[in-house]
Amino acid sequence: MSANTVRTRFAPSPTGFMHVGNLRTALYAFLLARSQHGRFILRIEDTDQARYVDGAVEVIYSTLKAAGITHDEGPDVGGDYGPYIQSQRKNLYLPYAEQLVAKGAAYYCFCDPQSQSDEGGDTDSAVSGYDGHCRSLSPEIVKANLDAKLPYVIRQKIDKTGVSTYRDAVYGEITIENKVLDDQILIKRDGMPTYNFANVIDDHTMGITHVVRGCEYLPSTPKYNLLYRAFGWEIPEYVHLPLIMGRDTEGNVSKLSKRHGSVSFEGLIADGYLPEAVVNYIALLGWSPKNDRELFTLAELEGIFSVHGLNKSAAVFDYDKLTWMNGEYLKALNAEEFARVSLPFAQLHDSPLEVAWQLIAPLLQQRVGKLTEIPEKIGFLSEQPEYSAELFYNKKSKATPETAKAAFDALLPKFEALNDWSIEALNGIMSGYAEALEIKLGQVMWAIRIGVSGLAVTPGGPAEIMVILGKAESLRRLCAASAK
RNA sequence: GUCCCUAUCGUCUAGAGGCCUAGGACACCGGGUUUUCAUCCCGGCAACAGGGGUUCGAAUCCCCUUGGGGAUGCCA
Repeated sequence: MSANTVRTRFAPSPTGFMHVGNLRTALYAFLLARSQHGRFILRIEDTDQARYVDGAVEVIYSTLKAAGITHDEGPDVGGDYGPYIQSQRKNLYLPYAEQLVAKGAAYYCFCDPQSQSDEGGDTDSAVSGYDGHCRSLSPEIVKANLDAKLPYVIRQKIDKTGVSTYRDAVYGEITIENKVLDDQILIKRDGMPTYNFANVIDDHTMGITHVVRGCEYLPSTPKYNLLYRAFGWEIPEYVHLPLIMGRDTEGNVSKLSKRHGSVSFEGLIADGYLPEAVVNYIALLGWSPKNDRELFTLAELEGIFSVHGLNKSAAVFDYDKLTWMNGEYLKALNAEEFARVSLPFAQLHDSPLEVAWQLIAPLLQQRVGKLTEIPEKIGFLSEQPEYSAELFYNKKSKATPETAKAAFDALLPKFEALNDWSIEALNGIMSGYAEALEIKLGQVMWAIRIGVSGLAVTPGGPAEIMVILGKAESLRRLCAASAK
């Protein structure tokens, strides 16, 4: 491997579900690595044992797999920088923290966690948050406390004078006053590293060159840099990403969360979105190829992705646009694929319609934005809804309840006499009638379609619907319609 | 409270000082094609947050205001 190979990582914590914001972070980190012919690493951040969720790591694997985001190194595929699960690296961190203590860049803190929780709020003290009580404990006291096995944490010792400046690939130069930097905890009371500390150690020891993460880390990045510097390590490139927002019913925007709708990848799939569509959509939430194209395969994105297309401002997640894009993906499927992916959403169970799915699915393919729309679109096939005779009016085809009645009376006997119950034959009867009377075919079809469905908008035309319903049911519905 | 970030149609965005009368997409509205409705095609609506600078010239650069978001955990 050459020294300048780009190495990015995705470091999720196993919470049991994958937020689309996290997935997008993974996608961009992956895309950045691929576009630079670098390597993409998966690392599991499970330093909080209290949050352990059974099977959560599997959710991460399955989501990445479904999204097509493949990692070159990780817990399941191995690599030269393992282990790739933080809990398995547990013993690695403390020595690094002790090294920092020896260098004077960190210190032991024996303060009670409760007493620290609500202090420092309104003070003008240079120290925000922690009051710095243990910052300058004498070595003797520290040693005595340690020998007495007093519980402790290790805190980062930050010089509160001056400012820190660093460069971000997206946001440019960021300057923060050091006095607002907190003496953050590096090693927790349970001996585990905090996320912030483990991150620095792991990113360095894993040779990560570009840290891709959400921009909520923008203000705390100087603390990371101070750590890198204390160790004498090279600071990685930072690529902070704009947040994804959601809009609630009152119209307010905030970080995209459950109250805005499905926000996990699994949730969106359950809502009837295709993985490819979700990936395509989120790729464009905060990144632009700088032209008018919107539909991209993942492979195409790997070729054209660039940090220059990354946006700075937060983006609102728009379910309508996702639905449109999903419809485009649905239409692009071949007929068999569409029939296969749509069937589980049809909620047919043991309905006789299940065997007719190959007939029904093609009628749906051009009309569905997300797969969960299907049950409502085909409900009329199982049970005809109540409808009013008003429906027989159609301005464009000059259809009225009267023209409908006339059509029913003329066509019912012909349908009844028909043995070849096919789309062609049924259409032939309808067009023959329209020609004989020199009326618009649409006028006839409108009447029959309404009569047989009870709906103004349906998948398929009258002939298609009648074939799916079968002769007996079709005639029954038309008779009822004729009586309206 | 303090700090950080941000600001182009309702939404996602293009725009790197003159190509901008600001482009595309979603949504919405209208028209057309089609063996109905839908699909599809065509068209329309709709934005540079406000105020100061800099410049011959600003959506683009600077400052202020306002709005929005985020951070301030022994969570990640």
